[in-house]
Amino acid sequence: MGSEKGMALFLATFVNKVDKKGRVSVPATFRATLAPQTFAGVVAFRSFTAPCVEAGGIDWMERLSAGTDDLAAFSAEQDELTSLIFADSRQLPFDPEGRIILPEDLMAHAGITEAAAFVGKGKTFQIWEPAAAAAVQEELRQRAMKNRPTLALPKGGPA
Amino acid sequence: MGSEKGMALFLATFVNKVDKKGRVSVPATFRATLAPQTFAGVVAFRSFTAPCVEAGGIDWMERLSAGTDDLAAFSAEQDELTSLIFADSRQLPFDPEGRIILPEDLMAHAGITEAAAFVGKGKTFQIWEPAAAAAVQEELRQRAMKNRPTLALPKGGPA
DNA sequence: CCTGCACCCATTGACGCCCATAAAACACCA
DNA sequence: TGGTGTTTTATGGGCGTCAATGGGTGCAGG
Repeated sequence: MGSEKGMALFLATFVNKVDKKGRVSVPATFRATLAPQTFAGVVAFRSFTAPCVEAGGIDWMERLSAGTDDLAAFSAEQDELTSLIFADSRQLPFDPEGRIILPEDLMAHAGITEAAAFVGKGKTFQIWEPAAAAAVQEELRQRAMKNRPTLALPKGGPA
Repeated sequence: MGSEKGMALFLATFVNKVDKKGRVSVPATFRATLAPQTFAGVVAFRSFTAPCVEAGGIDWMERLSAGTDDLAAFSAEQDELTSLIFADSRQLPFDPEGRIILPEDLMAHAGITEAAAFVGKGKTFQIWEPAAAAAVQEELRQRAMKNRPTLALPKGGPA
């Protein structure tokens, strides 16, 4: 099993079924990258940029908290972000088989009914209605073929 | 073997068969350059510049992750890049014989059916349908003989 | 007593591991 | 230098294991 040290990335897209109880299996590879965390489960909240659920491990929340701490206390911006993120987020624990229960409002926000797409985003991931995820992905891909986006990389490594 | 100080590179082109299970042997020399990585396998995604599969080691992905971490969380730019890079990429682990399983959609995108060409690109490599790879190679070679491309090198090294 | 929700068990189908064979690169020796 | 034996690589197939899924059951709280 996964006792690697360096890698802790969420990669690829997996589509799993949602059963009548609202349970979904979190992909095994995602569970593996979540394994070292202190909370055995997923933290999730409704995205405010897309019809999907933002998700990650508990340490990611702590990182976000560190980010909002840098904003001025009582500023409108700080108030807004902390509400959007922390007030809306929940901890979804794994059951013994590695599934989580998707709350009603999260499913409604993403339009999820009978299947959910887990979309890897590196240090975090998103949960989508499968068809919507595919559509957005395809559109991004089309755009990329024209605009060839670039990314500045730290030097020294491979590629 | 294989613990040289200089970074190992992916060189040359190898054509291997794809069996009924979708398995392909990764060339032994490529496995050797991937050996020091934390994940025993390759990371691959559909190229958005050519009908082929882009591939490399996991540390290459981690480097890309470090790059996207410098972008603001929830920014459009960060969202697009992480989707493009991570959502479409897959971890393909080696089996005990050094083979990987090429997923259906990757094979479809590259037009691969019964054989795959592993094309070294230095710090990464590509996987092509053999005939397509040969055609593109030949065309590039023809063009190079006319245009005579040049390459500036960092100074201080050998040659 | 009824409704959840958390744990347990059963099924299945894919994938990972093992073997066995074959072909090729290499080393060694006459 | 050519032949021969050995090691590594490539390939094919069978089988066990685990992940994904569905359903049942017991405990807790209202």
